[in-house]
Amino acid sequence: MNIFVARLNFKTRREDLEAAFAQFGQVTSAKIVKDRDTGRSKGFGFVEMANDEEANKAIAALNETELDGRTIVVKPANPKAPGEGGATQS
DNA sequence: GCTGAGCGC
Repeated sequence: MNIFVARLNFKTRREDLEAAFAQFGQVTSAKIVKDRDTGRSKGFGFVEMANDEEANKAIAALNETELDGRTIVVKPANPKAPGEGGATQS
């Protein structure tokens, strides 16, 4: 289950998201989206969880909650668009 | 050093 997390604090790290979602279930992967050129945080990220049911309740539990001092928005992520850099999704 | 909707190379 891929989860989209927005309005994060600019100093929030991947391990912060991973720890936040790990409280509700097993986090397969966590990632903060940073700018490709500057390398600064864009203020949003993605979290992947092993169990979908834990992911759903983690979304409901962490959505519109305070993380690192900022209210975050958590919701299901959209499928990554196929491109020259990404692997083709079956 | 900064900002604040939205979707990752």
